[in-house]
Amino acid sequence: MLQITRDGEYAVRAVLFLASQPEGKISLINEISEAQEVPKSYLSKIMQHLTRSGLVKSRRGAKGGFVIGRPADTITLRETIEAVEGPIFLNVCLIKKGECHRDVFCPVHPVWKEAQKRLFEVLDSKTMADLVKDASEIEKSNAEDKKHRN
Amino acid sequence: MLQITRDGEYAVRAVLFLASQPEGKISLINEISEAQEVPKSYLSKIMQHLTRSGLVKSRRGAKGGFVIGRPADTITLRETIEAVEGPIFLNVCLIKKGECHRDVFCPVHPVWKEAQKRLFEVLDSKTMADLVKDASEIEKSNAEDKKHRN
DNA sequence: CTTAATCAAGACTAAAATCATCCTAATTAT
DNA sequence: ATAATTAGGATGATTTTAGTCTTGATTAAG
Repeated sequence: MLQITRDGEYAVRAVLFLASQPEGKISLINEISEAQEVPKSYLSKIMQHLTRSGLVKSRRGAKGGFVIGRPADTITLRETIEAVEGPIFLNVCLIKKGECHRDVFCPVHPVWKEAQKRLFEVLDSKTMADLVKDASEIEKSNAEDKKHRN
Repeated sequence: MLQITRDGEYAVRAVLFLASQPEGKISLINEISEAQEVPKSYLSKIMQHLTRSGLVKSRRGAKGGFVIGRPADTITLRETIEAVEGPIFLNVCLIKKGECHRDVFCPVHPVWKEAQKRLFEVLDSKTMADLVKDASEIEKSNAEDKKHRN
């Protein structure tokens, strides 16, 4: 349907949450679930994928939980989404050469290629660090607005 | 899954086929189906959608069939896809204001907005007339290559 | 060494979407 | 009349989506 799934959306929320925590702070599934409004048991599955991909690190047992797996400025939006959804291809003809035999003469193929490139430019250029910063600026701006409304 | 469906792909093939026919030429489901490698009965459903949206015109009965509904240079790739798939939204938060209540503070929301804008720039800029022209150039170039290989 | 806290892994499920097929009805030219 | 076509709707198999639940493994602390 040309739309990211809940998996992708929730993964972004979770990684973003971890990226915004103070260094060394361990977060529990419960915390992340409540703060980011993601069903707990569903989030649990998503965290497993993120852990296996290395984007987050987990520790089991008492005092266990999750921390971000790499510096937030090395994790892009695209990488986070693809960690749980698998690689993005806007059309099957982009999966690999020969996946669609029409690609050699199909005039639409290059358009999909370009569209995907443009999409990736956006998703690759935003890191989790950028987004944390953006969030704090939005918050500041919202607070300003509120003050002015009084 | 962030991928267009077969519906979208097949709709583009069908409209492109009609756009490449000589003026006034009426095409049958069978012709389109064979030329574009789309299952006939499936294509039939897709043609119904395209007809209702006005992108193609149909005539029933003997000597009936399909013709393109508007000048090919007024039909974009995006319009063709949306005619059968419905409007494209890369994430639910883009459907409409308030669809996701987090949009007011979510730092990812503006990124999706930008990503979708860039995607639309590509899909809006290619008309069926452009694609017909591109196809003929690809064909010419392929013929050249073949000649040189001999 | 027991226990409580936590994540890991996989089974399970309901609902929807995807990708079709098939049959009957309506329409049109000859 | 009849043959040729599209229109519309019912049906269906398979996959994906969006979750839930149960059991097992690991860890810290008393």
